[in-house]
Amino acid sequence: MQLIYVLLTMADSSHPLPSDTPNPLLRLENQLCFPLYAASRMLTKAYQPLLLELGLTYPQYLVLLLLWEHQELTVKELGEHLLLDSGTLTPLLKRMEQRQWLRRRRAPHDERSVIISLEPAGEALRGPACRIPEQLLDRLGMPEAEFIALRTQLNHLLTRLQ
Amino acid sequence: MQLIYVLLTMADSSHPLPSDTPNPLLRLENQLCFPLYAASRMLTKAYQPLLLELGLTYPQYLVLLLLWEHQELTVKELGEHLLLDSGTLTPLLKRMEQRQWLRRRRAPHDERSVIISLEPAGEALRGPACRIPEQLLDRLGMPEAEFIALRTQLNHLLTRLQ
DNA sequence: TATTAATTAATTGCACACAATTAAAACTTA
DNA sequence: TAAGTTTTAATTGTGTGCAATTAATTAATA
Repeated sequence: MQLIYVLLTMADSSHPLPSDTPNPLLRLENQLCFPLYAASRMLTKAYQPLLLELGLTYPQYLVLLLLWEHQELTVKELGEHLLLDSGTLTPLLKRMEQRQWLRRRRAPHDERSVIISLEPAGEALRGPACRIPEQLLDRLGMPEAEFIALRTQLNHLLTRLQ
Repeated sequence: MQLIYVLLTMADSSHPLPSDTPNPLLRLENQLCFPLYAASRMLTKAYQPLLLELGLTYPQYLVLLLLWEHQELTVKELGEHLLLDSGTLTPLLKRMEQRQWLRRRRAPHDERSVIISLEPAGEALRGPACRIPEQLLDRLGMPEAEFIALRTQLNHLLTRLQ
């Protein structure tokens, strides 16, 4: 497989393969994107039973992680951290506001911005949430070196993608 | 598990903790899940302009990758490969059927199963799609060793998650 | 064989994601 | 300062994902 990869990536692109030639690069198992896509969904699913006890979805959990660190953030700042736009965040944050986990208010000095801040009920979730990362690491049963190597490589990929 | 080791190795010392953040494992940057989640979305977004030329979404592209390999598959088999259930696949496949890329029919020997097979328009997408993996590799500008290492590690993670 | 269990898709309802557009506020600059 | 530009959220519309349920078919078994 690695040889094929080398050959194809080094091939002269002015002489493309005929379309009926089996192309190993088109095989699902040779893609990078698929294991990334699938592992992301499966890992989110692994969080599900733990988050369900707190009534949280996974992206809501990410928002809380940031708010536990920063107390308050604008929608724009949340979007920069999470790489999400207002089309995703606005309805998500409204649902979290209804649950009284956070508050949304316009910034007094700049009415364009909306400041998201923790409410007591949102603060209160931090205690029970503290155990989630450990529980997940246990469930993964992944060697630390592998965990850290993978996280590092994913962060590199993320840098390349921005 | 080995909590002390985990804490020491997973905390990112270039970003000192606020005094009121008791658990480094709760910081967004120390999670594995977030770069996985974000990189998956960003990589899908990188495919977008290439897929848009063919009128495809990313999961539709994955379905075609499998059909180009296997000619026909049941919904169940597609779901096993892609780790998706009928709740996702049925409407997705109906949209692809409307575009005449594929056909859905009940298996004659087992009326529970639905066989998905390529139509000419779906076959015809294979030629133009052939260049997508290479174009994406170019765009990533990722060393081949890193590409393969990351893919291998993601496949390991995927195995752990099943 | 009759009944029960298991399998397979489809359906329903909800929550993301995200492109594209809109609207309000703040900034720039002529 | 007036006009145009930029910034920030919200809105709209489409397409996933997925849990839970339903319905039809097949398999298992008493």
